[in-house]
Amino acid sequence: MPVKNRNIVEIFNEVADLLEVEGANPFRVRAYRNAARTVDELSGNVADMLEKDEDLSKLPGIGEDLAEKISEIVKTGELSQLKELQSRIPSERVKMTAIEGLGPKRVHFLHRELGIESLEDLKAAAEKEKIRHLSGFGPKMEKKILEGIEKLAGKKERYLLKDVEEIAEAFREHLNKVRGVKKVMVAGSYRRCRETVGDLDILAACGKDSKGEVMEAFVDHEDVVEVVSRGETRSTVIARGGLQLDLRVVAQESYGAAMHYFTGSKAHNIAVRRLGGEKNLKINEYGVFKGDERVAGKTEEEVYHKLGLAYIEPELRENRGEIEAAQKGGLPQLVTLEDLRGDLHSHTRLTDGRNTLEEMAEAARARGYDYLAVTDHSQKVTVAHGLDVKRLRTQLEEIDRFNDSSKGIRVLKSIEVDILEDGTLDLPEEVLRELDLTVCSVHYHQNMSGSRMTERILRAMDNPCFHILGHPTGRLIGRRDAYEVDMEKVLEAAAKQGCFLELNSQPDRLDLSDVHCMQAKEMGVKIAISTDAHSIAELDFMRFGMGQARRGWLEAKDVLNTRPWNEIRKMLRRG
DNA sequence: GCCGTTTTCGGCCCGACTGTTTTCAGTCG
Repeated sequence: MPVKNRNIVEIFNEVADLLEVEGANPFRVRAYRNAARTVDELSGNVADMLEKDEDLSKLPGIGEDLAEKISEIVKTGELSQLKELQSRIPSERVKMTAIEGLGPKRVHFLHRELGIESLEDLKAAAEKEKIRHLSGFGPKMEKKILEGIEKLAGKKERYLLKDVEEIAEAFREHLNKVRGVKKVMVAGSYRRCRETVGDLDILAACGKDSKGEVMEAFVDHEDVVEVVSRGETRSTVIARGGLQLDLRVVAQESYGAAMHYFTGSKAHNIAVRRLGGEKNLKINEYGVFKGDERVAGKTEEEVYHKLGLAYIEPELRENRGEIEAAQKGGLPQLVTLEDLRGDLHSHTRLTDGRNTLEEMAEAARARGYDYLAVTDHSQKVTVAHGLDVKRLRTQLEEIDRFNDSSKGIRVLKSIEVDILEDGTLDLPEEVLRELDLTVCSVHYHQNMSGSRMTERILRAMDNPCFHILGHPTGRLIGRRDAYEVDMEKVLEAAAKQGCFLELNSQPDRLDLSDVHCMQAKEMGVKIAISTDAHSIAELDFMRFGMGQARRGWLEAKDVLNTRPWNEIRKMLRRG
């Protein structure tokens, strides 16, 4: 079994965890985590790169030592350093650092003083009130530890954007109503449109005398079940459902700097601050400072400009080259919802959708679209009552009737046709030729090997009726891994054959990933941002796909459905 | 462990909150 990037990522992160509880140099720990992130965001396979004799130490955050370690992992499947660390440090000790208020130092100290090796030891020691007597600890800390152990069990790690949207909006509106509040925004990974968020970072700007009221309104919100900490400018609460929310209150003149700081990402902020340091500027959440003098901070634009950078959109702030691009004036002009002319993937009641063709089309028109592709399932998908040739033809007649009598929206004849196990399509070519376009997707036999899955998709692309590859990796965020397809080969084939890839906007799919979007752009493959809507309401999922597309640096020209239909029609003609 | 128009050492982002102290370390984001 060839070593995958994910194996390397996991090993490096585990080394970092273990080094941390051992009390190693924090910068050394960070080096392992940075390297893990670099590998995680590579579009290509590290094993292949080594095969081609590429120099891994050229990658950001990877020097000679870590390049050598990667090489060892690829060759042997493991890392001797990790084995050695594991033999010395029980993994249970790492788990303890997940407890609120317990970090590596305290875990290390508890082990040294009381021989605590596991959560069970820790619980027993706390219950026997052994911890409160240690220097630096006390009764409160002991209580916090016991509560922390309880919480650990039911803790959800990350939430889908869609699942936190409602609560984010509720808090935003609630705080906006407080007297003296000028602006409220939800920053953090939520603003950067990451696929999932761990918590919500809320930022409020207000006058000096209303700070207290804002904090009070925050911790008193009806959805708050616990106040973790409460200060004058910063508080943390847990909301119903376990989601953590942080509020920061700042003065208006610092709002831009605070927005920048609390939007992150951490890696982006570190890089920006380092750049500031080179220019003798100190950057914190209150502003940009030259000595004691504040030289910027009211807006984010100001902060960037002071550093000689163009404004960087939140979705790009991951330290993946955006700072260098901003220095050179080479940032992408990111695609926006307004650029979209239509949606190329939707379902109706004929299969597993909830609305009729007319209702879907009307809703698409109401959203300002010029066209909507109706792409019901094909016969293979029996659970969704997929269409055979006869039922599809009936639908095509219905579409003709609709288009003849309706103005302002065009329904495109299409289908989400299954890519069968052998790479053939689920309906005969003669009927597929009658359609305006096809979305071709894998639904069954998802757990074949990577090479067979890749072959299956490439065979499907050989079919001249193949246009768009639907939800290209099949992953369901937090529930099902992507199938092990070789994306580089798929993109190569798509570029060669004139096919397209979908970015499916369902909030639990968001399939393609941001990294693969970047790779597609680089290889000249255009992306269709589609909702796969199963109801009128789901047409609005486009905002999630758009966030992902923007994280993938896509511009309007990189996206298929920013074009009018007559232009797309020409692009769909295969050589 | 990485990195360098300050390059082989000595930095590595910066501040708030808590619980413990009585001026601060640890943790967190």
